[in-house]
Formats: sequence, C-alpha cells, structure tokens
Amino acid sequence: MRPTVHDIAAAAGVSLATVDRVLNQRPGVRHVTREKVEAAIRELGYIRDVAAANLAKGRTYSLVFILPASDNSFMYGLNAEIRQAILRSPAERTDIRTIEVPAFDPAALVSVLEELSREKPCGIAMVATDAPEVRAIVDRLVRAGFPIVTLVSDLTGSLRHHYAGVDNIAAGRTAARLLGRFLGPRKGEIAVLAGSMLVRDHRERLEGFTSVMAEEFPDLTILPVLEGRDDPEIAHMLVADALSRNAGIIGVYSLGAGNRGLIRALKEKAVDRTLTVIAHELTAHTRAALLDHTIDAILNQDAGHEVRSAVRVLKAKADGLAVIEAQERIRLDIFLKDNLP
Amino acid sequence: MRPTVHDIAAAAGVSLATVDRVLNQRPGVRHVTREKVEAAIRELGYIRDVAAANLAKGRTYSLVFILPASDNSFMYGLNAEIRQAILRSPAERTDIRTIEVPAFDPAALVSVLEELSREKPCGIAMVATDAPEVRAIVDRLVRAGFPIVTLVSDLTGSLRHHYAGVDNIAAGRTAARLLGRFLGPRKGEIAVLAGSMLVRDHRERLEGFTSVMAEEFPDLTILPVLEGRDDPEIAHMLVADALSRNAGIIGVYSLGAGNRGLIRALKEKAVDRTLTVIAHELTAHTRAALLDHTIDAILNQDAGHEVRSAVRVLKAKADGLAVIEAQERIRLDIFLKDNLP
DNA sequence: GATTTTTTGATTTACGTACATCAGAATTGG
DNA sequence: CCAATTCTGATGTACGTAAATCAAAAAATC
Repeated sequence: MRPTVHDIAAAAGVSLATVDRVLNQRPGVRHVTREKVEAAIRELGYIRDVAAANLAKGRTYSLVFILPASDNSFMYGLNAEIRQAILRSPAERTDIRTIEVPAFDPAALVSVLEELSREKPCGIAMVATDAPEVRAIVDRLVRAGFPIVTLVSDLTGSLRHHYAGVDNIAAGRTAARLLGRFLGPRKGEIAVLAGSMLVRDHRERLEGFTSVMAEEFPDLTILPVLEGRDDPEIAHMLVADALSRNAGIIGVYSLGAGNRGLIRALKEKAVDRTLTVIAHELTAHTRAALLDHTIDAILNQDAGHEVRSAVRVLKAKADGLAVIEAQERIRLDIFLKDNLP
Repeated sequence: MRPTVHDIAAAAGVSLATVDRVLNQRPGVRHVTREKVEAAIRELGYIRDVAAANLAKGRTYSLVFILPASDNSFMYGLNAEIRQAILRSPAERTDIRTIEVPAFDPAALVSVLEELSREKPCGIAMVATDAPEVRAIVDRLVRAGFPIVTLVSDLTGSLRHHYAGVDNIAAGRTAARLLGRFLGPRKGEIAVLAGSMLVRDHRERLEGFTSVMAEEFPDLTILPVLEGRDDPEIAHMLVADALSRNAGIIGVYSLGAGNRGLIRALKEKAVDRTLTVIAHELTAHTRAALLDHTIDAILNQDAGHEVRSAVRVLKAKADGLAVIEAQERIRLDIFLKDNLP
C-alpha cells in the first residue's frame, strides 16, 4: 500500500494538519518541523494522490490555446484536434479555451499574453511567433509560475517549459535525404515551395534541407525559393510557372501549406516528366496525391498528438509532476503510400 | 458543473442507493425503476467520475503482460519499457506483472492463460503466438469479460479488444518501396534476412515486401530468405556467405533481429560495393550503423508507446470506457540519419 | 388478507486529500 | 515572568463515488 498523509504524520510525529501545511506550502510551520515532515515524506516515498487531491479541491485545469488566425489546412486540423480535446474535458478535468490572434503579429500575441497573466489560467499552449518581445513576456509568465508550452512553432531561447512540435531542421534534412536518395545519380534542379520565409518553421526546414543537399547531394541544385504564402492559388501559379520555364527541374520540396495548388500544377505540367516530389502535412489532398504517385513522400506532424501532449504536459507542470519525455516527443512522420494511417 | 449521483437520484425521483445499484449493476432494482434511472443518466449526461470511483473502491488495475522468453534486443527493450511502466504504477493505480512463456509454444501460452482465468486480473496484454488453440482461449476469456490486448504480434480473427503493434505487412511494403526508390534504376538482387518464417510478424513483413517488389520494382530480384533466427552469429555467417557468393546483391532487407551480425558482415564484405540496406528496430547498433552509412534506413516500432498504449487500453476496457483510437495507433517509424530521436 | 419476497429508502462509513477553525502549546520579546 | 506572537494539534467538513446495513414500503404469493 502506498503511504498516505496519515502515515507521514505518524512517522514524523506531527499532526495531520501540520503535514497538510507542509505539503501545500502553507505558513505556520517551524523550520525544524517542516524538515522532519519532509524527511518522513522522502523516507516513506510518499506521493500525493493527485486524483484524490483534485477531487478534494474540486479542481479543473483551465487551459488556454493561443493559435494564429490563419486558415490553412494544418491549422484547421489543429483546431479540430483541440475541439476533440474539449469534448474530452469532463473526463480529464480540463477546461480548454482557444484564443485566435492575427498571424505573425508579435504585438497582438504579447497583448493576449498580458491579459492572460491577469486571468491566471492553469496553463498556456501557444503557437509562438518568434520575436524578442514575445520571448520576454513568456519568460516573465514562466517566472511568475505559469506553465507554458509552445505548440507547432517553438520559441527558442525562452523559458517555456516544453515544445510540442517537430524539429523542423531535422524535417528539412530528412526531406533532402529522401529526395536525394530517390533521385539517385540524376543531376538537375530542385524547386522549393515555401509559405513564407518570415515563418520560423519554414526557415528552419529550408535550412536543414539546403545543408544536407549541399553536403551530400552536390549534383542537385536548389532553385530560389518560391514563396506561396500557404495559398493554393499562388502556389499553383508559382509552381506551374517554374515548371514551364525550367526543364531541368527533377525534384520538388514543398515545405509549407497550399499543397492543393502544387498538386494541380504538377498534374498539369509534369505528366510527361518524372518528378520526385516531397511535401509536408498529410491532408486529404496530399494523401490522394501520394496514392496516385504525384507525390512520393509526405512528412507530417500529428496535430492530435501535439494537442494531447500539450494538455498532458501543462497538467503535469501545473501539479509540479514529471512528464514522460519519450511520450511527449513529437515525431516526424514519414508517409509513403504503403504506411498511410 | 457536471452532474453527480445525487443529481441523478433527484432527477429520477429515487434514492442514492438505488442509483448506485443501477450504476454498479447490483440486483434488487425493479425493471421500471432501473429504466427511470437510466433515462435520468442519459438526460443529464451523467459521466461517472472514474477518479472518485477508484478512490472509493481503493481500486488498482492488476495487469499482466505475457512475453515470450526470447532475448533479442527488441524483447529486451520491451521488457525495459514494462519496467518503466511498473515504476509509474503508484501514480497510475496499476499493478503490473510480467509472465514469460517459451517462445513459439502455443500450449505453454494456453496454459498460462488458463491459469490467469482463475486469478482474474483486470487485464491481459500478450505477445500472441498465432495458433488456433490460442485464439480459442483468448476468445473464451474475452467472452468471460477479461480485457485482452495483443502486443507487438497480433492474433487476427480473435476477439481481442485491441492490437498494440504495427501493421507488419505495411512495414514490409514500406521497406520495399524505400529500397526500390533508393536503388533507382539499378538492376540486381536483394538479400532478405529474417529471424524465422515461423514467426507471424516476419512472414507478414516478407509478404508485404515481396508483393511491392513484384508489383513495382521488377528489376530487383529477391533471393531466398536467410533465416538467422534472430541470432547475431548466425546472421553474420549467412550474410557474409551470401555477399561473397553473390556479387549481384545490391540491397539488403533485414526484417528481424540479430542486426549486430548483419552489420559486422556488411563492414567486412561490402566496403567496396554500394549496398543499400534497410533494417528493422532501432538499437544502439543499428543507430550507429545508420550514422556511419552502413544502413540506409531503419524501420521501428516504439516499444514504449506500445506498452503505454496497452496499459491505457486495458484500463479503459476494464472501466468500459472508450479509447482515443488515433492515440493508440502504433506507427511505423522510419528513421534516416537525420531524424533520429 | 396475511405472509413472504422483492424492491427501495435512509443512513453511515470509507477512500486520500484539502482546507478551515479553534484551542492549546511552545517560543519570542520586553 | 507576563504578554504577544508563532507554531502545532485536534477536529470537522467537503469532494464524488462505493458499499454495507437496516428499516420500510411495495409487490407477489398463497
């Protein structure tokens, strides 16, 4: 049987009330007494029964998800997963709410965080916009005791407790190696379609991609990046244009959203040539394209896993508990047509 | 506020005791009364507070993991993950125990299951050996109300509640496509190293592998399977022999364990030729081989995820709760040297 | 209609923790 | 040494559910 507060009280030779004061860091305990109790806790290996504690407190974890107001299909999926989490709320003692902020707008994000600091939720998950002022307020909130995790897009160098997202540099590197290996000995040019070079994830993917390409696949030349702004129409235009203009293109890496446009362009312009294509994010469109061989591989991050992980980590941090690191690591999924879920 | 048993009692116009009798399917409630209570439960959307219930019951979930007594590094890792789960037991109200049975021995497995049926654990996770008599007793236990999940190796056609493992046919198909694409236009022969064709996982991987090879990569010929019995020494011998004998080998697929021997053979015999190699299971050895380019890709199943998933599913089934399907799906991880964890 | 059986109600205790109150003890300051 | 202050103990209630007991009511049986 695991020890209870009663056992601690008996072992430390104090009353239940004193144990309670120590456990919940309430005032009114002399230093020596507190040490006695803490020693007993350590010796007996006492672990607070979180379920019972939450029951007694009537606690619910109020969590806030801050998301950019961009309507690409990845964010759409992320939203859907949060709604799923909200449906599970009663069973998980959570009370989840989302706040939309304009995308790429550090000031807006900062002001939302300011407001939250007054409201005192139990935890905050945010798709970070990488800016010094955001880092500053995140650090301030963390120091003030708020559990904070970044979601999908990290805030490196900040004090955030956890990052629930993939390593985008590794994703870019993986894309490069896959593309390089799939193309084998062929020489030629690679078109890269990104959303915007202002977005950190995209910059990082490109960085990883170019470095592996340069190191290991010198026969492949990367063309200037096409910035499709995650918009299918623009993506279509840019890719179609590049393909008609340049007959030397033998591979495409799409590291952002707007793949619907990419796929259309490929079907129009590339039926006759063997193009190797790698794209990010598994959606209905990319899945179909993978199955009909328009795309050769899809790199994906599981939004459901990211949301569930963020919730678990925030709850654990709110209770001062440890997380299972391996469980919270978001993997880079590589999908070929054979291992689709 | 979510409704409690008190609210149900008030709404149904019965006493707390009656609600309890209905909720815990105790006798002594007239049919009409039971219906009244059930209606109230539905109308108010009552969900039992599992944490409070477990507290009241003093419940711990006694779970049994049945594992084959084979000491390859995957099973070793699986064991380690179970030990981790045991360490978490106090916080998770679980009481986990493992039972080793001789590998590939249906009779032994059946007798262990027979015994467990008397002991009445809350749930059983088992690495299944695929045999009719095993299926029969699993079905009997499921019908008797035991939650049962298969782990790593499934028992198709049985009534087991869940399978915590990868789709091995998809794994084989994925391996074939990766190998085929990596080899590009080259023609040649492929060596396949398996543990034993008596193991279902291995048979399925091979099945997936050969079918994609036949369909899509006709220039690649699969040589007769080398059965290394998951033993590094035997694997080394078989692969070294095959490589010296056959100069036409340009690719290797290792779908079982014993990769240490494979890697040694590759380093001895294949330094001069460019061989493309795909192996299963990420271990210290395969990881090193991936990093030094001896192996080109590793397919992996995350034993930690499998164990945690099995525990979650068994607990949920024991309580008659739903599981989050997407969370319990075990993915086939594809590791290149760039996305290693 | 009396008797037996079944069904229901009322009440209590328990699980492990949180939190509040009040009295009493120990410590400190003057 | 007394008063003021700081600590500690004892006790009770609460959270939502389980489970047991015993009495009372209702239904079924004869």
